[in-house]
Amino acid sequence: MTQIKAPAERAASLTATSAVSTINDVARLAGVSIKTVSRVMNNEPNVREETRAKVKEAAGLLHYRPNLLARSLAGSRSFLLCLLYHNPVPTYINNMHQGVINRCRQSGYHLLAEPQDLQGGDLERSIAGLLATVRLDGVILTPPLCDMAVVMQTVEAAGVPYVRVSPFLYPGRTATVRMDETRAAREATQYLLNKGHRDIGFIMGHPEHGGTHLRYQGYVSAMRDAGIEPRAEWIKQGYFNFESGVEAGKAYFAAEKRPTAIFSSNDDMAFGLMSVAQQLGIRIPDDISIIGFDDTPGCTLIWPHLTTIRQPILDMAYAAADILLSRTSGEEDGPAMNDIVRELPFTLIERDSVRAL
Amino acid sequence: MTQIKAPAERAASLTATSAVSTINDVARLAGVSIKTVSRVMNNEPNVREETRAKVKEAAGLLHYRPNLLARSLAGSRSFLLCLLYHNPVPTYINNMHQGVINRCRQSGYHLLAEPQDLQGGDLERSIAGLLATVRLDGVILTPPLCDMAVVMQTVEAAGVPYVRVSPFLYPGRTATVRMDETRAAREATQYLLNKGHRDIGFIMGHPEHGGTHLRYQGYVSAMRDAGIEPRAEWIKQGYFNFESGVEAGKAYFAAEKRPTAIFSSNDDMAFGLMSVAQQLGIRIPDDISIIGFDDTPGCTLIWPHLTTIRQPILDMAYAAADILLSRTSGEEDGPAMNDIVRELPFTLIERDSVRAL
DNA sequence: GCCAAATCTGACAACGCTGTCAAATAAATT
DNA sequence: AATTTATTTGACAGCGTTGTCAGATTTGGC
Repeated sequence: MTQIKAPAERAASLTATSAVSTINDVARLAGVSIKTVSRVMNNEPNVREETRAKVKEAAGLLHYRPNLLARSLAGSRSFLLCLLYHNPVPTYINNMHQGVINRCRQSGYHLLAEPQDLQGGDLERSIAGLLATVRLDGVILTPPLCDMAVVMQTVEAAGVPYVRVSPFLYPGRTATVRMDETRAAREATQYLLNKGHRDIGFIMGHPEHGGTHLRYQGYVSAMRDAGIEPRAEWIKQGYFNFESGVEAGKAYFAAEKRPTAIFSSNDDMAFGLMSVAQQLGIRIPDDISIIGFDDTPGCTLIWPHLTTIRQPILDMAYAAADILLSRTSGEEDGPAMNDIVRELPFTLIERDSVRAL
Repeated sequence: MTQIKAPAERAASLTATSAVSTINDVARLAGVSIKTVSRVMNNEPNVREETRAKVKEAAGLLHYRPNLLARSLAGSRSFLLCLLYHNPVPTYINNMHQGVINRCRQSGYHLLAEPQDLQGGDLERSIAGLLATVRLDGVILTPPLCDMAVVMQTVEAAGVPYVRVSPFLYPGRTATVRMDETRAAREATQYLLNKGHRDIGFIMGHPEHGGTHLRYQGYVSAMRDAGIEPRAEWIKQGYFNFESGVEAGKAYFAAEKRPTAIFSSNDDMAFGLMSVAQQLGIRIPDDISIIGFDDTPGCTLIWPHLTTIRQPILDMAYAAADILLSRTSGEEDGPAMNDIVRELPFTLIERDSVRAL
């Protein structure tokens, strides 16, 4: 009873200095045990309404915010999500990032961004280390990590729920957020076919990215549906970056007969391709039509504006975060993790880089 | 003595399953106290070399990784840095992000990315909440947050060391990483002057960004040095985004007499400007010369390639992280936080958007 | 070979919270 | 009114580490 005044005094100073107060301070001020404060802060049931109000008021007065680290150590949740990535396309990660963080905000979560080095070789060590070091409530895997067995194994071994964005291999292994890349690629190809193109080139993406194969399949199937067998000289290997687009362009334009249209597996390579065309005086779309994939900001910067497939990256990020967050927010009765597949729609964005033949 | 075998057995299974082991496991396996393990893991002195080796071996065998959360709770370090930002230019944040993370990696640190909503109004609540929720070893403030008194006060009240990147107001308030924006802007302007331009427009950046004023000063001083008093109709207000560049462009090109060159406070606005020019059939650089600021990837995508000032963002990120990390890595004898100013060099990147008159 | 000083090591109490479980209180039943 | 049952509450033991401090061991000086 004697020390009851202490926290009140401290409260006064706190409002001024905004120093941190602990659960103990709140408990004393409200005249309850710390466990009760804990219950209120976590919206647990079985607290009398009157008590709850009392605690809330005390907490408000003291500007109390539960310490994340302590919660995590004592309890079963860490309030931490992690985006594990290795991606050559900055805009992609950017959007993923932002989308996930947006959702985290709403749930009092925070995001750890962890780019991974693929070259270094010790991916497993790196990820296992991370997972041992900080307890995570969920991990989001983007391509190409989402298709790597080591990565999945490591995350699974740590018992951390995870979702894969646009995976290619091992379907049904865990929750998935995707876009129908094959169909998108097919529609892009069909768009070209509808415009009267027959000789259609295709620049493949990085071979380690699942999307690469999916998009390739889409291209091939659309071509075959149109009764055209894709020729080897139409298909170039790229790596999802500007430079590989340049290389592909050089190869195409050095050949005697070039395609009338080229479908690039992503925008950055299309930009590289366009840059070579520019240099060689090959006009787009007059001399050659080009279509990309991603709808990065550069599409409207480059001239002519690039026709492309828009990937709903932000929405995919939202979906991925939501899956993980709904897991941790109590409701245990959701569908099994590996049953979740969320497929988001793509859009073909018509701009100026394709002409009808 | 009887339970000594347990950890060894567990070790065997651990190598297989990669489950987490605690400091206790290591201590038992090495036959020392947990405190000694702690000392070894933290590279503290006063451990016999032999003991140290023994512990290290045990830790290696068990794949032991100290739990970050527990360390943070018990000790004085959290191994967490935070990038607080609100930025209209994604590439900027992207680079900051990546630079900081790179450095964090080397020191076993992790990065929390925390974009802030400026509209919502409750910036203080948001940041204070974050700081109360998770103990941070350091915060990095980018423009415009780095110039906001509330933000600094809040961080200071929490006693968290922080560094400001490219601040404008309150010099010397804390460690700073910067670039001489005024000089950069002056050189950009002088570059235009040297090419024979006299009527030089200037698109200002977002008024809440300190760099805006610095760059403006550089422009004005270069003009005056050349004996030219900048005219009001040459100067347009922008907001660092594409759209405001478009607006500025419309304004310039609607006027009877337009400048022969325009210096845009950043690339994105320059892109907007170029896009309007394109639409109006105004040729760059024949009819108008344009220079940007930032050197974003779009510069080599757009046609003609944009001459611009390169900001060493990645290096600034490194510097910022280094300042914070050197603080926490024991050495207390560094210079006072508010004495640190690291200034990095800019570069004028000459491309094709400016012509000599 | 003995004592002081330097060097190493370990017990134990935090850190701020949650989980478990038992005690206290209120409500419902007889 | 006496039980039984449901609802609220709190004590206490962790969670996995580091800090403090005292005890044990080694080293150096004579």
